[in-house]
Amino acid sequence: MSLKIYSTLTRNKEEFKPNQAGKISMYVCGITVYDYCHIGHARVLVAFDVITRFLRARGWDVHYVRNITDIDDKIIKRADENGEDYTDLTSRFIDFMHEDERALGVVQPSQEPRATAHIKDIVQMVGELIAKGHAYAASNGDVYYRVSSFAEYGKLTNKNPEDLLAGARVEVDEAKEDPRDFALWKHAEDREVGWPSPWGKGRPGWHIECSAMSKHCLGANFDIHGGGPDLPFPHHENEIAQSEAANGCTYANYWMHAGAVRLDGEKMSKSLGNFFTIREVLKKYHPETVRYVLLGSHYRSPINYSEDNLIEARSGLERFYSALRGYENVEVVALAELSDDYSARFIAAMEDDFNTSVALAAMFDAVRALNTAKGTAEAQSLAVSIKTMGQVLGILQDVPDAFLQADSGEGMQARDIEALIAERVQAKLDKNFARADEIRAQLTDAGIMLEDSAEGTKWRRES
RNA sequence: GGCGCGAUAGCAAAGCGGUUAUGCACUGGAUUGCAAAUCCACGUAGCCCGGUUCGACUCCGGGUCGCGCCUCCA
Repeated sequence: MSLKIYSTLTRNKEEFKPNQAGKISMYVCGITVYDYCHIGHARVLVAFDVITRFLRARGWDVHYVRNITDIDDKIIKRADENGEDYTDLTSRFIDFMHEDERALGVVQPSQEPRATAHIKDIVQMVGELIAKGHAYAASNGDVYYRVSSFAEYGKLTNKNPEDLLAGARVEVDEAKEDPRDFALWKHAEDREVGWPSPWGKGRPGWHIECSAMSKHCLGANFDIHGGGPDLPFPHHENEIAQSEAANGCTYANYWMHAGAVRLDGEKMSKSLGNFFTIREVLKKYHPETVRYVLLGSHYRSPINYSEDNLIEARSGLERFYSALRGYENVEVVALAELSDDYSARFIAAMEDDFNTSVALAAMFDAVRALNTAKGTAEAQSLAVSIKTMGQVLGILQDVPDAFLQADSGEGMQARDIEALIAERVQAKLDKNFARADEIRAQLTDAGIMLEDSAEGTKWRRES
């Protein structure tokens, strides 16, 4: 069995070959911190979280780096609007981002470099690019990358440099030699935020940050570079141009991009303003429900965000958690210890470019088998298997009752529910079925579903 | 205009040249005091038009529609 990964560079699913046996170095473009993270960010966070969890579960030594862009035009603009120092703004939103990640159960990256902590690396790389003729200091104090000096420019996104030149949307700037050139270093006035450099006070351009930080953390050439759907051009294309020109070697071996999250058919984005923030959605839905929505489709497919999807996702998770009731004490084991057919299918699906949809299908089949075998040793071992696979996807780690009874808002209190259930149990013992049904009806109206079983009456909230 | 992606049953969503995806919803049955959960049964899905093939949802060509990137954006 071998790991296959779709690379944007070749537009093909490829067999993964690491630079170093057993090790994977991965860099993912993180977030520009001037606002709350939205569901589009959650998709990238969760996608690479699941990828990392799975690879580690398969024994790979994964070094996962995800940067934070903490200096940029929008950050400065927003801080100015708020009348605060930009570092106050960024540190606040970095905290919020970490809160959101924790809430979603996203495993922390191995390293989380921030642009402002790597100005030295950036300045050095800009210097190297100038020295090699790939960049130039312009009359306005900016330093630009000379796109014409990099013959392979456009190879990631299949752009023809000539078309770019003719493109109407490329900003024409007097100081540039060529409209395609992009800023590596942006001039700053004395009163503005900036750092000293051989070209005067300034701040880094967006693209050079990632080239410099990835090199610092992972070296000039590493295995996987990932990011969101809007990053291949120009960001990743520019990273390749910078890094390969400066380092003289291939930059990343595999390029992975998550699919977009849409809202009413349009891409969710900060610039369009059509986004739902992670914390907003988590007020109403369990974090695993959000993850499940994201996992239900392949990580590269576009998905539509809607309340209906969330509700359906919760229903799907209810099936898992209903099956897991009674197996609360089951301990998750190492993925490699599982030997059933379902986990074999799960692993095969995940090895095939992280096909979470097929992986979930295998888990659902395991649920059916568990329900059929309930109470037996086989069921016990299936529960272990399901929870273990769930852990790789970052779901099914809650206590079943906690998930099924989670109160999303102003629902009836658990204490009141249990009091009514106790009364109903007595009514049933007294064969007073009229009263028992009355209580059930009352609870049903309140969105509480009862389930009588040999072990007593269980309840859950309706989704 | 350039580059790229997609179109699957009521909804969501995968794989696959011929054999059940899966989940949600629906219907019937079993079970239940009644329910719920669960199990069993049930869907002749694959945008349109051609072609290749013994056989295509799956490959090829054309078309239609939708979407993304080409400007900051995950």
